[in-house]
Amino acid sequence: MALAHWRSLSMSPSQLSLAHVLKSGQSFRWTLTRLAPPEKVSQDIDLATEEYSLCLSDRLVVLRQTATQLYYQAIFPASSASAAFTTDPKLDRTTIEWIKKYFQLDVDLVQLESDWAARDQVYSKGKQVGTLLPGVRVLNQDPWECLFGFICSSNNNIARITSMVQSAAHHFSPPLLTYQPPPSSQVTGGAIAAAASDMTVSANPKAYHPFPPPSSFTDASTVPTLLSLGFGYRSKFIHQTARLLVESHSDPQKYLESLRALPTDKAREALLEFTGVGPKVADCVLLMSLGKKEVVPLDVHVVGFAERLYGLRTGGKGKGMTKSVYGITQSKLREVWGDWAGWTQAVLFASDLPFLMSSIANPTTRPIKPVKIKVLPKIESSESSIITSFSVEAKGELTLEGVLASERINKRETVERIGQGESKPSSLELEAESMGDRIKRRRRGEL
DNA sequence: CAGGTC
DNA sequence: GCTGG
Repeated sequence: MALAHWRSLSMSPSQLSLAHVLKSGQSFRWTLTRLAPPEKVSQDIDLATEEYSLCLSDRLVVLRQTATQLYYQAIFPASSASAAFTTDPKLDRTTIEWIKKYFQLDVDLVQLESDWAARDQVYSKGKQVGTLLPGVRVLNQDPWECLFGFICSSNNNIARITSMVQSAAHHFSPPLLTYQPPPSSQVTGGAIAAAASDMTVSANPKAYHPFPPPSSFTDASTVPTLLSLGFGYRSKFIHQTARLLVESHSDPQKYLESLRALPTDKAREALLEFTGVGPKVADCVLLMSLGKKEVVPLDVHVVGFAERLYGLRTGGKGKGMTKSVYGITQSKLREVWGDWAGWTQAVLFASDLPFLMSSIANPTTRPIKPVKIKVLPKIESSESSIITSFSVEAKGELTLEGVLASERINKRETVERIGQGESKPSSLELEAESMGDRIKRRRRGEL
């Protein structure tokens, strides 16, 4: 078993935060291990508190992150002739190249965020108030994995999607290797600490499985197996999608990759041919595995933003959300956010996840004085008509008051048109909400 | 109720 | 409407 062949890349957490992006519901495949505190901190890597690992077809990619560095190493099966740990410079180079592509490190996220803040008041407000997570970028995933994951995502939550995808890999693909993150203290020396297999001090080395190809799901036994694994009605979707892929294309994965070269609309059409793939799932695949950076998938969270933060009428989640409203809402958001709107969406989406927000939202040390923002009422379904007054105010002075004033205007118009009902504010809004409003809601029994 | 779809 | 974190 390999050990201690870390290399590192200079990396600011504002450009890439593993802790944020790998838990934000883009990829469902990463394994997270919390590291025990080292006995003594003798080098930078000892400061890392978590390790992340992903099993590729031939190796396990292992990552750790500190305030200044991204540490990486590849672990190969012991049977591989090229040694159990990678000293082979050629193999090492392929790992760093994979990392650069997967995390799209050629894209300057900090620059993008500065652009978004300059063009979108809602975004700049969130940046000022401190409710937007840093280091959230769009991953460039394997299209088949991405397609599989998001077929599983319908009417489902991130935790269960993750467990489903993991169990699929475990039951449909043989293990590549077993591995257990060594304690930091063992890592620091760079020595081999696990020479013998009788070193049973460690309890459970974990088996890592590559993600199974489409052909693994074409057998008739697939559906009952997936059902037994808890895939529910998605079992049939997976099987049918895999069959269509395998029957229509000699190299299914290469076919999916080829969609990258098509215009966005054509690529979306192709994806919609698969069972279990609707507009939302197709858009996720386009954005997160086919390089369509401008695509904004509209899920319940983003629909919530569109309504409450941007005053767009969408007709609510799922039901009532007609195809044309989906498209209009998308184009409006793309108008506000620009050519990288899909990336903007990723930041807002991640920042709205409660289990991630807790990592930066510390109620005792509020970044600014709480200000009053009223929450837009819930919008009842009704046909067509996006709020016409929707627009981004001209640049100029970008004071917080100005931002809030314009939001109040939006709110009033929405109330007049649509009437009563109230939606739960997201954590984004809660941060900038007055204590008074918070108490009011609590009295109503909502929190 | 959850990153919707048939 | 599947189903479990």
